[in-house]
Amino acid sequence: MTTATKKTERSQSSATIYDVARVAGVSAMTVSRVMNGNAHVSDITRGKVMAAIESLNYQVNTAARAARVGTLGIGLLYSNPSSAYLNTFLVGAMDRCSQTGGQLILERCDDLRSQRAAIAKLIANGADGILVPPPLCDSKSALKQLDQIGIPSVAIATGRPVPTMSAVRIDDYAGARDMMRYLISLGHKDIAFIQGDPKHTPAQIRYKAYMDAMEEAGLPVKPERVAPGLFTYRSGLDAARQLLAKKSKPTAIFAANDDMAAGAVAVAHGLHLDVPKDITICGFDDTPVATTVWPELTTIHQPIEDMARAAVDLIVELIRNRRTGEVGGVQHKLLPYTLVTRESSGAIAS
Amino acid sequence: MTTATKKTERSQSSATIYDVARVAGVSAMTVSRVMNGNAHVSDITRGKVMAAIESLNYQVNTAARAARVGTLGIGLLYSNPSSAYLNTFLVGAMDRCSQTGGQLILERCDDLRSQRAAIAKLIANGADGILVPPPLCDSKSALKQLDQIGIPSVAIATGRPVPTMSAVRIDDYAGARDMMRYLISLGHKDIAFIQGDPKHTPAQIRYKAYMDAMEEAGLPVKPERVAPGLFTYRSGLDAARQLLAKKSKPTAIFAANDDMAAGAVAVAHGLHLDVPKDITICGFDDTPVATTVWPELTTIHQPIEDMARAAVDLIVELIRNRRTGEVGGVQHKLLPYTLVTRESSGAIAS
DNA sequence: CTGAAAGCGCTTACAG
DNA sequence: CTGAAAGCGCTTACAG
Repeated sequence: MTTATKKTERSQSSATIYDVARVAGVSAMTVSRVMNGNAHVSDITRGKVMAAIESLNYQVNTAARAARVGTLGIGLLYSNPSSAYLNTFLVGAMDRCSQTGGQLILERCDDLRSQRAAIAKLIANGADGILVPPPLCDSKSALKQLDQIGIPSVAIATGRPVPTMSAVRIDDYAGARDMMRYLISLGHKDIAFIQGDPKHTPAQIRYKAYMDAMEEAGLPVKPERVAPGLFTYRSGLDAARQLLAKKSKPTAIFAANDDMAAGAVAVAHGLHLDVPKDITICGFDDTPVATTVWPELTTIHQPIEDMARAAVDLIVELIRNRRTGEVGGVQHKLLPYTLVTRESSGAIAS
Repeated sequence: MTTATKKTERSQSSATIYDVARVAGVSAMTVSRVMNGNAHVSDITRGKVMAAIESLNYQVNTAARAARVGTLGIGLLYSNPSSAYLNTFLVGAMDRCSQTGGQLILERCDDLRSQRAAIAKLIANGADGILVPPPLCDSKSALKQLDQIGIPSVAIATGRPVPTMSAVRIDDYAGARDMMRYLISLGHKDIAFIQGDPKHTPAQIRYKAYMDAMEEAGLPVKPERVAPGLFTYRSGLDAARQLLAKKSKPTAIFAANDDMAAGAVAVAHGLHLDVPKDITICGFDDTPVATTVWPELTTIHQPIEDMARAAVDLIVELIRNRRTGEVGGVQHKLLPYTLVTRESSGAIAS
């Protein structure tokens, strides 16, 4: 068994670049060029190499490549996001890393003061590029520092991408607007909103979408129907208490994220309100809490895992371009979201 | 800047094995032997090499090593643990991986039927060893499969480690017992318990500690003071409703984990009970939820990040030993836990 | 107990 | 546009 297992260990493909070269009838160098998307290869040669790669099911040995060009260090500067978010993000990021040969390097940085130190530490630990998930992607000082240092970086899930930095995100405005249109289609007219942390750009944008959608439908927004929040469960609790304190209650609450929506559900239950019969409550993001609470939340699914994969691919490309001296242009990727309807929303009782 | 940064990138140490060899006055081979803990090196030579390593601040180039011996693939077979748990675990595991050159490979496996397939996939994807966090570490069939395949594995946070597999854990019994002694020292005599998922060994052990501690203190345990749970928030909600339904209420509830304790706090608040004035509620694990709810939970801190680091070190050692043909013995590491007192517990009103 | 040589699979100058 | 040669930093047989 000991020897038998050995064979299987390195995946299916144990073909090397030389095998590909032989099959394609070219040199290993040329195969390397094709693998790395080098432009100076004729189409006909490229075709032969591609065919050989496919037939041999060749995959680069990332370890050997790393030995030559250095490890591809991918820094992740995280800062107290919800653990579910980071978690999902990591699963997606690691998945791509193990294929591209990237080494993820984590660094936590809670307050603004430690930002500079955290970035420096990441670089000292071998990061060749930095991934910036929320909420740091909205920190002007963080972006400025990254820009000054001149290290490739990718912002993730920022509501308002800047032209100087690559970003991967969803269309928060369209997502929140779709949720509102859905609620309105259910017959809701008196819809309350729980805002997210005002420092986060998606919070601002989701709020604007709420306001615009109300106006679009010709629905008035009473100031007392909007409660501030901070994206936390606790703030959702507080906001919902405020929204549901008076006699006249909204028929639906749209919270700017799931954690706050979960808090709102808890408050509703505390007031013996049935969800969704007495009140509809919706969230945003589709994090695990959305399916943990009861009833499960209607929400907008944000494809965090895919966003992480896309971000890794992007940063790898930027790092490679930088090493080869190519002008790696800034890229903005917009991934699709989905409206997920579950049990927490219902048509208004007429 | 472009060139200046290059220098800093690869951390401080850019010394190679040859630099060390030169300084120590030996061959690179000997340095390699020392680095890998090979026994056939004289103490005096080893000393010279060690000194050179230290003075040059040498660190092996894991990429170069991987090019020679193959990547160190570390599989992580996870199965729907709380996202906070996985998250913390990943942070610790990745930290060690980036230093030891390990490549973490994730694979999710929810039901027992897919276990065999998940393990096979992990191996096909290059895993040379497998980390088994809860609850899979308590699955007999999983352990049996791993044993049959003969791949190095480490169980994490199992309550009852088996002699054939390495494990990293805390002393669940002592932790739960300490919590009970603490509650009793506060004057509580009528202490209820919310059990964890009976399939998880730590749940069984924490329950036993509760029973033993009650007996040790000469306190009677009424059957209605013990409610079943599944380690989830929802099950904590149900269990607490059951425990607090009657007139005669316990003065303290000890839940077998934080999620259930959080649920119990929500129920207490729903019944207008003040925590901890009217009732003390404690958890176990010290996951993020413990400091998310209000009041923050008194709990037993389980050092998940350190346990992950220890598990990575252990599996790396096992994989290395296996490759060199050494008999890598099974190791069981016990890490220290801590009783963390916060606002959810208080002395009984007399 | 210690070392000289070869090689891991890939990529980087250097030619043509 | 394409290739022969050298080398990334380390470790594996093979000698002594």
